[in-house]
Amino acid sequence: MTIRVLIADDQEMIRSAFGMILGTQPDMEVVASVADGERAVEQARRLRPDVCLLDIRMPALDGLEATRLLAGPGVDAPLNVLIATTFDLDEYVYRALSNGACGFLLKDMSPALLIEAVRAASTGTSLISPAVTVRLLSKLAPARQDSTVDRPLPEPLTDRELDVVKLVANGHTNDEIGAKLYVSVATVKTHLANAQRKLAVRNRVEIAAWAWRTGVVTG
Amino acid sequence: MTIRVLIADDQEMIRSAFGMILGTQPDMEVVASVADGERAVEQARRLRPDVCLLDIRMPALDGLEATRLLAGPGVDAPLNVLIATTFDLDEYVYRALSNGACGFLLKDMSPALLIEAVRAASTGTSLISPAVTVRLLSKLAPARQDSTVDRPLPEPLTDRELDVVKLVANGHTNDEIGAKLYVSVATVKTHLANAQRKLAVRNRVEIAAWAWRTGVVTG
DNA sequence: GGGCGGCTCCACCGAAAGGTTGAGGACGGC
DNA sequence: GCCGTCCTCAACCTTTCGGTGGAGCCGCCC
Repeated sequence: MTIRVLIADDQEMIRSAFGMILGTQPDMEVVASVADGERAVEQARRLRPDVCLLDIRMPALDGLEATRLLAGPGVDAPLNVLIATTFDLDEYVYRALSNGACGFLLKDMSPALLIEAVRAASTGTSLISPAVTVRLLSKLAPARQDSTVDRPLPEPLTDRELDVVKLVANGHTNDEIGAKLYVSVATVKTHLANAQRKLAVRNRVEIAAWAWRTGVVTG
Repeated sequence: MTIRVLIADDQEMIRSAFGMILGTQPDMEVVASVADGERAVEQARRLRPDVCLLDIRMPALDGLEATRLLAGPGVDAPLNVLIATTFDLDEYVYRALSNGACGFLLKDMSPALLIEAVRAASTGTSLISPAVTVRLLSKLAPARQDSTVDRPLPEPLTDRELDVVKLVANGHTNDEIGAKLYVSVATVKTHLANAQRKLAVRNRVEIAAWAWRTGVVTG
């Protein structure tokens, strides 16, 4: 199952570097190498590679716009697009991801990371350059930093407690939870009480709120 | 320049798996392998490895707390800590990073990614599991809400009902809600019962879930 | 004026959740 | 074997919710 890759970058040097790096992998093949966005879209549509590795800065059509055409909302049979750029700008990251890109790489990354990213992208999963991630995370969680640092001992939830918490967040009663987990209501209440203490909350709604906030449950 | 690694995980299987993966690299060496947090801290301080690979759930001292002791604010000569866990919880990510960890990995990652993460950590840079990153980013840039838009309710909520619903979603009891809105508990219960009927849900947790899902309240 | 919808409140009751204490079994580490 | 953690269950009690059926008040509109 060879991973077929399209490379689009206006710099000849970058194209060949990426090509050589990916060429070291027996299961990867560069099926096209182009220098501008229009050709990238054209070739991508024709060849339907497993991964499109696009630079942002390109003549004719930039990588972000090309991404939208290949993977954006409303496109049927979207392709897997990886954005690679020298410029670490939040604006680029947002636009890339909202245009359907499934990865965002900086060109100072290691070859191994590029390979990992391409492999991840080929299955539709994502990889974002560490530097980008960290910067974004620091924006996401600045408010929590202070409150978290002085917190004495964060007691992690056990598996079972987590099970109960999830079901609570889905609106189930203790009876229902007991039935679903094949335990008695007493057990459910025990787990719930422990989770409540560990999370430092007062009732099940706050438990549910925690679950939603932290992504334990979705929707 | 060998990268010296400490592994801490309560599961023997995981420790040996990590050890074997890292052992394939000529420039990496596992200098310690322990099963609980206290030993991790103790060995880390003594051996000063280039990277500490810590599980979160461990006896004696969990990985997050161990991280704080080894790399947290106020620690001089902090070590490079990588957190590895089965549980993809935002709460864990926040704490790990605010406690000084320079990476956050899920145990379902590929071996190549582990190696990359360790290599990144050894120089103090960061790597976070793709799945984590994507979820966090999707929160950061909520421009992608396309499917399952809640259709307008057959019976819309009144202003007052919405007030009550919001407070419910924030985890307040009926008493507290009454106090905040300067009405009696009876009134709160009336609004709540009406909202419950209109939203076709069974209890306040589901009301809260609706509020979170539709964005009536935010995290 | 009369009707209607929204907001307020009451009383009563059963159901559900919250809090506490205690206890037993399984499992793994020391 | 001992100890710690986790999972399990029980009994008891208080608090909170959920459900029902009322009621009065206000503003609006026909």
